[in-house]
Amino acid sequence: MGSEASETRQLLLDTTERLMLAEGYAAVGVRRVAREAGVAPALVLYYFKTLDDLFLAVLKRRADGELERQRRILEQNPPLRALWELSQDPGTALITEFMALSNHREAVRVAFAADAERYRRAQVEAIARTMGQDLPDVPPAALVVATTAIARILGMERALGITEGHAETVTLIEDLLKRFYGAAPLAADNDQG
Amino acid sequence: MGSEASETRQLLLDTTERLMLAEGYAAVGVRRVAREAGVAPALVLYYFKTLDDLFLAVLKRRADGELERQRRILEQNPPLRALWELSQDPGTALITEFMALSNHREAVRVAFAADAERYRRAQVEAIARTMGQDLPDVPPAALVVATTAIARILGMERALGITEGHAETVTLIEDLLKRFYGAAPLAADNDQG
DNA sequence: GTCTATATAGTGATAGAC
DNA sequence: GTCTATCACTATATAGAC
Repeated sequence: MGSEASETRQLLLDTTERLMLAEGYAAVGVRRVAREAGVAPALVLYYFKTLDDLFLAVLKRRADGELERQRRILEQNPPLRALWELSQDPGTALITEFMALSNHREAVRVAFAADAERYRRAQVEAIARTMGQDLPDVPPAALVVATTAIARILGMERALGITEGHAETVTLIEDLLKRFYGAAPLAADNDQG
Repeated sequence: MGSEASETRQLLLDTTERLMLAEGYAAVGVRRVAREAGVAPALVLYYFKTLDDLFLAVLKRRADGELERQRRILEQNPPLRALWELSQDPGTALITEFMALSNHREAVRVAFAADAERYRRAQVEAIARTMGQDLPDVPPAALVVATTAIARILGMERALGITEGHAETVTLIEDLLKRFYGAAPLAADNDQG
């Protein structure tokens, strides 16, 4: 079975990720991925013995890269604002897809939950470092969960065409953020989402 | 095609709903539903010409019943507390499933989005009626979106085994609710889900 | 209203040649 | 590392008998 750095392997992971974003996890299959990547179906199974292995590899590659990227952004920006903007990003759609997939594949569920908790711990640490003093009555963990929850639901609903109440909510949160940080935008970050 | 009240039709809808909750929407198929309901596959397609029709029928039946039930609960209880508890309910899992399904079936997406907006408008009205005066700086719509978003993310994550930061968040929200309403629990409601 | 039988196409996975 | 060929199975949907 090919090395982690294999070009074909990376191509298959790219293809799977793109397919999940464009058509959902249900569109991912041995034959479909092979066709889109321009290889034979059996080659997909050479690199990933089962579909579970394929999904887990996509998850792992993303998680490693994104955790690092997130840490960097949280360090270089007002972290609550960064959290708010990052969690609304449509790029978060892949997370939504893995969340749904987790209901159907136990192996994915376990890995995804572990990653989500790593993620959140990093976020809470970043908030605790910089805001522990500003809001003595609100635990950093609650601030992180509340902020990311609202942002993610907004992002998910927007993708489905649901917008009722969104404008009022965005205004409310943005006003709160301005009260803390002023109106400064995020520092540039040219990675894809 | 059978009448809406047909016993077999209701059985097929029950079976589909149960299947979606237990194994996710991907487990729903003509054969699978037929097997679980104890009928021939072709009979499922007699009642629901396509899988889309089946999903839409499940959605419609739920939406009609739940909207009424929700209106009743919001009238008989402190509405913000009712919203908080209803939205955390594991019964909300079916909503999550339809949210994921909406990414893959356009017809479902359209119907689901329309229902979600009806739902939210009813919630906003209930909050506006009873809390418009208490929080002059927070629009009722923002209060509804924020409360339900946090509750729903907590419910979804709990189902996946993610709990980091949950305790702090629950404590924070419950404290806020107590500040408004005192510690009264919800009035009993013996419907399922 | 319910069934059997079938059409057509897709699925994950394996064996083995090159 | 990549392929062809194949196994055993599933999918949605239709036709038509009872």
